Amino acid sequence: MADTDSTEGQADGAGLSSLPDPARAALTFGVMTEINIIAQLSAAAFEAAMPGWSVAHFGVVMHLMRRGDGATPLELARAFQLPKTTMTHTLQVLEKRGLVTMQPNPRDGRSKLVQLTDAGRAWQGQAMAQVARNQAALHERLAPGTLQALAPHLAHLRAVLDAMRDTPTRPG
Amino acid sequence: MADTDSTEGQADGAGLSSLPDPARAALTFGVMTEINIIAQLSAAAFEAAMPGWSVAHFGVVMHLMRRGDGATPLELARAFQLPKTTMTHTLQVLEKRGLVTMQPNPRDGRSKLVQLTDAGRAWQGQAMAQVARNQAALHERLAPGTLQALAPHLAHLRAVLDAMRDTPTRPG
DNA sequence: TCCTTTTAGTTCGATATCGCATAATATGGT
DNA sequence: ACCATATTATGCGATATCGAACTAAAAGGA
Repeated sequence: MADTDSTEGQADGAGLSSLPDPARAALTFGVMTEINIIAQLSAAAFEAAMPGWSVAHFGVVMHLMRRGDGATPLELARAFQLPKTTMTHTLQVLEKRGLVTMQPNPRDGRSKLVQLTDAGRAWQGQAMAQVARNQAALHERLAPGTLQALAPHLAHLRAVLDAMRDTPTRPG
Repeated sequence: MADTDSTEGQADGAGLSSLPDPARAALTFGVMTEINIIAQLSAAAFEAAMPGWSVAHFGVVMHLMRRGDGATPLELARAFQLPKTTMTHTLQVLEKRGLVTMQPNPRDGRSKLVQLTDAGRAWQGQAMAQVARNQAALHERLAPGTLQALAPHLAHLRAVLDAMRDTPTRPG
């Protein structure tokens, strides 16, 4: 979590990594700040638009929709970088509400296959339409090129954090 | 929530907003994807580095540190774009653990003033040192200029979402 | 084959998140 | 002064998150 009014670390004109240490810390902290708030706001917006459902549900259903062929709980947990216990819980809710089924995985006796039901596909259509409405409103207000500018740098930052997951930095 | 392997909406060379509709949706979805995963990963990294503490605690303490003069719970909730009940809970934990005090607000009988204790300032120092270590590791691996490139666009996106909070788009 | 190690998933318990309802106080109009 | 309305914070209950411990099955080595 981070807040709004951090002392802004203004990028030096050359975009170099030669910022003085406190400025670099402020910049990093500010970026994480914004990312947390954006995640917070977008989750709240989704839940306001689709009462009773969360972005966790939406994400899983979208993933299954794209992959038509079903996925295991662990694959889903990894795709979202979530602990598997969290994914277990999310899937139990989706199953109880009839959007997915969970069958034994024929390839691996320990595993399961999560698949969308017809109700799941129908729900996806409605959720997607609602999200599209929100996105249209967003695009109306957003400066052109904002998302294009963000995408590659976010992907890089995510990849680096992902790689660092296995190399924790702990107190000396 | 969103996952990793979305069909990537590759930015058109001109960076215009004239993307075809499905590509625009994929781009938006992909950006939200990355943002959610980054928030997830950075929160997990903080909690691994400071066991027993969360980014929620860190954010509040940092905010109070910068403002030396204390803040009300509502100000804090707004700074982080969180519901006030969530902030009430976070502050109760911080108070119980001795990092902050909550006194009546002399300016407003309904309100309170949250202030750091000496223990809170000491904790902030330790947490900040730990975060700085993690940031150093991050900067070693990050392409130069990544954060500088992200900062202004994230701030803009956050501002737009913030403004949209009051103008919900609901099913017709 | 037997045994050790790894992997997939769940249960359980602790904590966090957050909507709804409520109490206390402030504000603004008359 | 009085009252209607808005604002600040909290209690409560439902749900979500996630680590630790566990079970079952697979993988790999002797």
